[in-house]
Amino acid sequence: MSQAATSEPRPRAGRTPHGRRRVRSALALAAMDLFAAQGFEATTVDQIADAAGVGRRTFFRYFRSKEDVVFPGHDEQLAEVVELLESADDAEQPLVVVSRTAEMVLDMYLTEPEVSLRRFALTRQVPSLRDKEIASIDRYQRVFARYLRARFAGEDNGDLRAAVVAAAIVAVHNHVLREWLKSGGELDARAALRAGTRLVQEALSSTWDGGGEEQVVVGVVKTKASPDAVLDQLQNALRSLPR
Amino acid sequence: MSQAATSEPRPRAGRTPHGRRRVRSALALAAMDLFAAQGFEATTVDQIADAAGVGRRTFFRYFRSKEDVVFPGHDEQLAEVVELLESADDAEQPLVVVSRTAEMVLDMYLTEPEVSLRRFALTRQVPSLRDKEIASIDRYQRVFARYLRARFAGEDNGDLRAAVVAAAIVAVHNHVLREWLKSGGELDARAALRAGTRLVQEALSSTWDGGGEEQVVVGVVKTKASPDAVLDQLQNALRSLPR
DNA sequence: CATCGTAACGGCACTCAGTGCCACGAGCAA
DNA sequence: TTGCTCGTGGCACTGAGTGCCGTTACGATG
Repeated sequence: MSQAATSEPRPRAGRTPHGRRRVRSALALAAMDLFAAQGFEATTVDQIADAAGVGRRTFFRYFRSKEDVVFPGHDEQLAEVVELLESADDAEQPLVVVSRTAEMVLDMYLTEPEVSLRRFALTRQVPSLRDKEIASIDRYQRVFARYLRARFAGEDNGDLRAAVVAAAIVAVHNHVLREWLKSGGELDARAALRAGTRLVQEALSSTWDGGGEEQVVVGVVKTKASPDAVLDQLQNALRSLPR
Repeated sequence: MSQAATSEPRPRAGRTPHGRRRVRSALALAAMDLFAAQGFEATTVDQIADAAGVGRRTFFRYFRSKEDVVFPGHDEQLAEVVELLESADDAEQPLVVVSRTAEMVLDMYLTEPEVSLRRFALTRQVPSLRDKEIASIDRYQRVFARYLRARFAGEDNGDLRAAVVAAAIVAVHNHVLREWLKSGGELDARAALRAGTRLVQEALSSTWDGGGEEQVVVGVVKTKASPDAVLDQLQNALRSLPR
């Protein structure tokens, strides 16, 4: 945390990769401590740099902005997601692939509960941080949508469906994550996410979905109509399908 | 646009409501012109204030920040949405109410095509503005989700469903809006939105939805199975429903 | 029409985020 | 040991956003 050097002209760390990691972590830790103690806006970059034992200018060499300290490595995680989607097998159903990717994103939060919980406490009460987090979530959603758009290409309303499915999966992820954070990390988030994505898959796997091999039909019916009328209509729909 | 007063000690507008509107609109216009001409970051608040013929300090009396000039009256529109949802008749289906509200939001963009298109051109290339817009959209989504949560209260996974439905409707809205903007305002956005929300309603009105009066059943079936097997299963499902 | 009170205005000074620049010196290679 | 490299610290600068205050236009009152 704080180093003992008071009269020393300051030890130059950060030359070796190990040193750089140490400086980065010292800055992040000092920042989160100060944010928690006196609030985000009330904390200046000078205070963070001083607490970490480096110059103010160095802070901006490790983090693009004061807000970036709260979201370390978000870009790398997004790149991981992109890679995972690009390397996915096209034989798998698109919704399954996206759901699995969402699980991976959730895992990123779950592997460091203390960090996630501290960040949550901050983002909840600092509007600018909340906005930044939302923007970052939206980037994931865009990546999902792009992947789905490619998979749904040619379908009726394929682009629209891609946008809706991406939004739905992300909504499930966010909902589960929020519940997990509110529970203080106690909830079995992985199971909850899997259950949620399954619900979405069941609801949104409408129109054909398997790329020719398997086709799917969804009938939505108000039960005010007699079951027999329903069956008649469905029968017609099924008979009119190719094969 | 620019006023002739060079030696005058500056005419004091803004005392009357009409004057205030004039100043506000002059600032917004000058800002958008400058943003379009030389970019957002390259434009300083001083330049905007000068171009509008007011002092720099006055700019911040009309707009909280430089970014706020691009999104005028977003707070009021959100308040309108809240009001519309609160005054909705509970006899109507929740998804219908939310879909109609989304139409109202879309109309807000459609009534001023030039403004929307200019804003779109800006938000597309300025990251900070894009983030701000996303955050604002998220606020609508939160309002939708809150309403739906209340309507779905008591249902299994009601909160989750509320989040998913809100996300889906907002996704449809955004998709249609984006297409409309990309088309330069030519697309029949209202019809497209209505068609899209109908699709979402059909897909996500699963589990009971009418509060007891009407029940809905959704069957999702792979057509690899023979149509007859499908019908058998559906028949069983329908027969087992109450009534 | 004259006067008064209000409040928006312009301007100044200040804080702080973020950036360009440069001299310094620690660490590494030859 | 010597020289090169590059992260570092410090300085100076721009620009956003805010607090403060004297000024003054405009509406209200008599």
